[in-house]
Amino acid sequence: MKIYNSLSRQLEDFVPLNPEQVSIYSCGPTVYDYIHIGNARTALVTDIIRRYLDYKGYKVKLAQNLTDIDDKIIDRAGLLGVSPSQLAREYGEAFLEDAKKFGTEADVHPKATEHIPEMIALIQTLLDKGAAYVVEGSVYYRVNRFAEYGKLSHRKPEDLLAGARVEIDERKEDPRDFDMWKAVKPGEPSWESPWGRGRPGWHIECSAMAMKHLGTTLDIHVAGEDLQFPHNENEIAQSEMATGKTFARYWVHVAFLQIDGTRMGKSEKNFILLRDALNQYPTEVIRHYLISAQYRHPLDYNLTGLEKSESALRRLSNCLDALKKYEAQVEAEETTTSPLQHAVHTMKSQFTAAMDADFNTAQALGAIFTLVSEVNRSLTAANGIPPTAFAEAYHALIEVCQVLGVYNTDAQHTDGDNVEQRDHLITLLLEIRQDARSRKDWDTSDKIRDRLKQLNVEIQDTRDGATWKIVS
RNA sequence: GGUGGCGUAGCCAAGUGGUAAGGCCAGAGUCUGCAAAACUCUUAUUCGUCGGUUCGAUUCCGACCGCCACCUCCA
Repeated sequence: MKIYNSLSRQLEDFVPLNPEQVSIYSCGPTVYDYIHIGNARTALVTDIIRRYLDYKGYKVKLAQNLTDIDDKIIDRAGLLGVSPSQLAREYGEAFLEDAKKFGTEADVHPKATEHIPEMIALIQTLLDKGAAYVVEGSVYYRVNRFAEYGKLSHRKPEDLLAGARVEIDERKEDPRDFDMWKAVKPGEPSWESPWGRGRPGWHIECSAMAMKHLGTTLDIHVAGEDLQFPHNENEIAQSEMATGKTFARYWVHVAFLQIDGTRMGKSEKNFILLRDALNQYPTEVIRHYLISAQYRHPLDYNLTGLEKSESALRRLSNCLDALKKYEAQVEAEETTTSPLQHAVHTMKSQFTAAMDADFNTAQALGAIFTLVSEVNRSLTAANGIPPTAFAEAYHALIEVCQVLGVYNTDAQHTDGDNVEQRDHLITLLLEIRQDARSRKDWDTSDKIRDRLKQLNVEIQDTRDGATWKIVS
């Protein structure tokens, strides 16, 4: 299994530090607004890495943070006339709701404000090592003490200064130095520290929380490509200077989601909220769309793309619906090897090969749909294909679809107690319709079909009689 | 200015030094009372342009054109 590591700019074999448990850290959102679909792409890539590792038999611990104290939160709270902590709490909860609905929850969702002591300790360590200095109650990281600074973003010190559009803060020894602790300003939230009241800088929280929850060295660190510099670079500087150990072994950076060819970003104000998208399309459709391109390639977000995904997924679920009746078939004698069984094995190996190649979800989907075609062909022909082969295909497809999170197995029965009675009523209507059909009473037959369709029950007449399913 | 990336059919998107997965859309047909689903066939002699290396390049190298991103808070 290979992962593209931004650190080396190469595909590298993935070998976990501790084979018993793979650790993953994913940079989460600053909670001053609902998360947008771009944030969701990074969360989704993280989630699929986790699910795939799980599929491969690894135990995984995934931490995704919430930045709940930050300039933006303070500014937004001021505008809305609420306290920063209240604003952060509301959007933090909203983020967790969205993540749950989107299927991208982590094992731990640490919050910055709940890790102030860890951050202070880390800053103190860096001060003790001479890698930081205090100016008027703020603490800065001394970049030139870390010889490897720039190794992630592959920037040389002179490059960093040359085109820098950054305002020079005269109090810094070096323009590249960044704050780990910000001295309190009037009216802003603050915490007690050895250097006076203040609040943490952005970068220090990820270092402190990642190391607290995953240990000094973690396996995989995921973030949007915009965070590579300076955020991730600074995380490395802080953590490795403090511990003397590698902070993260594999750096995964997710390419940007675009709108009309340009980046979707909060500052561009062209973003689409995940929850709005989820109100328009099912989770699976959005997930399918976001993984229809490999994660290191930019992807343009638009409605026609989503409609394509919706159609593609309909093809997939039609196939699975047709296959479902074979679900319980157990393989008795595996003497016969039908072409379908061969196709199932091919799909599995192609799926694994694709995912092993830096999580190539687009290619993995190709393997899945190739099998879908083969299944449909077999279903149409149905000559001498053992039912167990269909069962195998069903289970194989369900399994890989769950790794990608593109098929909702609960879709057909979510309504709870009334489901059984509903099913009986539909069965009754189908019987009446069948009677009408045998009389060639097409008006009645079509009326039942049309009216049920209006109630989201779709009838299909097949060789073996009518089938029905709930559609949304 | 520095760094990185992208350009494959109408649209989206994989991919490989030996002659282009998959999805969507479209057209024709099969099945069907009709519909839906499914199946069959059709849709890139060609992978931005121009050179080079090679027996052979879309895939390697160079130049050029176009687009995007990072270097500043943003996943």
